Amino acid sequence: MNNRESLTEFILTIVEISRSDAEEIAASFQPFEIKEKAYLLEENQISNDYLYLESGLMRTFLYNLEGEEITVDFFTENNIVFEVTSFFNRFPSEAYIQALTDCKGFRISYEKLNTLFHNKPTFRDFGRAILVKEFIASQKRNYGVIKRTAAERYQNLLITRPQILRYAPLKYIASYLGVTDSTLSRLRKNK
Amino acid sequence: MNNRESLTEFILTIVEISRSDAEEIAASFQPFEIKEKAYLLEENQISNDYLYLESGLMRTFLYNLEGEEITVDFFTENNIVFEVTSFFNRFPSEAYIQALTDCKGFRISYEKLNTLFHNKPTFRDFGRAILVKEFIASQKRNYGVIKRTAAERYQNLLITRPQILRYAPLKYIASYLGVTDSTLSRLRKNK
DNA sequence: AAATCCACTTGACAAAAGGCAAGAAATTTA
DNA sequence: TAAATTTCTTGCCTTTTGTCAAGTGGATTT
Repeated sequence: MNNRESLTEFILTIVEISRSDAEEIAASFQPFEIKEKAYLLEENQISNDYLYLESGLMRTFLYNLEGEEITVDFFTENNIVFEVTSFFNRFPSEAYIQALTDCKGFRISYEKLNTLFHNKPTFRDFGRAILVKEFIASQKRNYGVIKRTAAERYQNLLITRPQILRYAPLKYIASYLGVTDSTLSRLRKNK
Repeated sequence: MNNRESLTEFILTIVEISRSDAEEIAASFQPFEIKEKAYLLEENQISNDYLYLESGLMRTFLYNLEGEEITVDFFTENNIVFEVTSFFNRFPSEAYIQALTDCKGFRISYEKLNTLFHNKPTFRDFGRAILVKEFIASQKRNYGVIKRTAAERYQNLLITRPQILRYAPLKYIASYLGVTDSTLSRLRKNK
């Protein structure tokens, strides 16, 4: 059973607006569920989902030139899930978004998001704040990859996002951290 | 002498709008110049500049816990320069933005940008497209750091942004690539 | 011009991480 | 429940990168 109240609360943490405005934004999303291992987005599709993840774990991955699967991001509950290039630029996706556990939440389409973006000042602020938030997260991750050893990055993940380590297989975490399976296995052992 | 036409052209590459709309957006920016080694932003300031860089080279850097200076980004001509956290969230900056050469371009303040964001649909689309563009660039950089060796990252920089290698000292490039000065010196020698 | 400083290079060695392959453990399938 | 498949661990050795320290060359200062 979905609980739109959690989305309202989430919105209130993102922008400073009234509860009724947050409820109005939340009301424009529709309930959504996806099963473990299913795909929210596949390669070459144009993404049409901007998803508030109420519960569950998802990941984005793609194939590199060597044909290896690389997990580029994990999404945990109480976050917005979207593939920025495909969703906002309306390009065929290079990436997949997959549910790693059963997930539920609320989604909105590109068309509806765009209408609200142009017609509702509060939604506009919310949308921009989400982009800013995710952009900052990406920059922070960059910094972490550059300045920390694999062991430190693993420790950091362990502390800040333990759900990932609980539900994602080692190989996904390894490619996300930028190390081989063997190396991650050894890091994990020494802690 | 500043040339607002270059900003208009830049805007037209970012969003699909009419030339007169692009000119109207460009007209809301004001000419700006900054000398080599000067700071556009310093630690603890709240950034108020959203800058179109018409010519020159800039960098963002910060100090890590060990007190080392880390260059986290370079800005080359025909790009927007801003510090997302401080500018959009109105937080005191952790980062510095410094001109590495004499630079010129056009700037707009947060207040003015926000007014236009809410009142001009074309500006709104432009602003969002810039955020999306920079977010994608950050994600791409992440991917590059994770999946490429330092030698490959250097090669890539050499090909895609040669201006940086021409004007930035080795130590800035090294911390940007996530390697030590010694390692970068050796990489450069072997190529 | 001498002294100072800074950017960069280089050598010797150490640490971090990868590659590969074998095997153990866990999970899925038949 | 047995077989097959996938996931994870481990040993051995190689490659990549870091650390530290010395040294070169250029630019700037006095």
